[in-house]
Amino acid sequence: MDANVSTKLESEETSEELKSSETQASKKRKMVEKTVVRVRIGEGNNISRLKNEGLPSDFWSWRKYGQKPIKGSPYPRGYYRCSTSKGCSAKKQVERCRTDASMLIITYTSTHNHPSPDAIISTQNLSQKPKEQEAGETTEEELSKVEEQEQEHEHEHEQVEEEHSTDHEKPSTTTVSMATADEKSFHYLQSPISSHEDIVVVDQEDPFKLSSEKSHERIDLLLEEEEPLCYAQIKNLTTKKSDELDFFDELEELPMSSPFLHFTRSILSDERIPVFPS
DNA sequence: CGTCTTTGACCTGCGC
DNA sequence: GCGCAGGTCAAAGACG
Repeated sequence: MDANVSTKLESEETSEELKSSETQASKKRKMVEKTVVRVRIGEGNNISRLKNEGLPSDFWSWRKYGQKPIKGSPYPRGYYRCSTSKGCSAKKQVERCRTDASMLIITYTSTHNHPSPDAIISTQNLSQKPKEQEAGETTEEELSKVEEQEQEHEHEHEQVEEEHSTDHEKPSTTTVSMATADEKSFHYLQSPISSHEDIVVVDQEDPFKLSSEKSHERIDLLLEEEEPLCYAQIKNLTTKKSDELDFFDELEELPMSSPFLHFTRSILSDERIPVFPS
């Protein structure tokens, strides 16, 4: 019903957005590692409530350093820099979808060079759950499970993307479309930038990365290690967490520290396509 | 007083 | 080389 409409709409927007923003950006600037995240911010009431062009908060602290009108788009693009830590080169660009003002396009670039506030919270939570942490020796087995799940996600997303690519060229970066789950919920997606490196380079010495790794582990537990994730499960999860989401929706700025957060981060992890300079 | 947002100017990359 | 558009800088003001 609505979900179909929403998904279809997204498909069109996705290709359109990617054509306009990503392709143009790649033409204009040297390719850097980017992650494009789409966030549905809900109906008008949400839009009006959100600050900064509907910019959803994540647990990083962002500082706006610029805003530019984008050709072909009625909405300006905001440029944000991570202010959680001085010297952090992480940035993000936030713009509203041209065709759907309730959709935000968030492009993350560069990586955080400091621990995530959420990672700290996660670590604290983990320390309170020795049972879960005991898997703490996040093993290759665990990781491979995560990877399996991620691959499943890729399949899911590929299917969606293929629909796009029938009409348009496949973009060099991937857009995460997640607005199908719960229309009423505030669809919030978190930058997976830091966790991505966990997969590529497992650096046990880095406490931050270690924490992120444990996030995967918790996701594993959350999913009971039974089946790979699919959108149906995502829907269930988001529904199950509706209380939490409602709460989050209410507070808007509440840092996400729930398993749902880790879950979303996991989902995004496999959607992050590094774009290397040619 | 420190931090953040705003906004015009400037810089840079790319196409013609 | 020029113009266009995206991206960044930095000063000024607002806010808590």
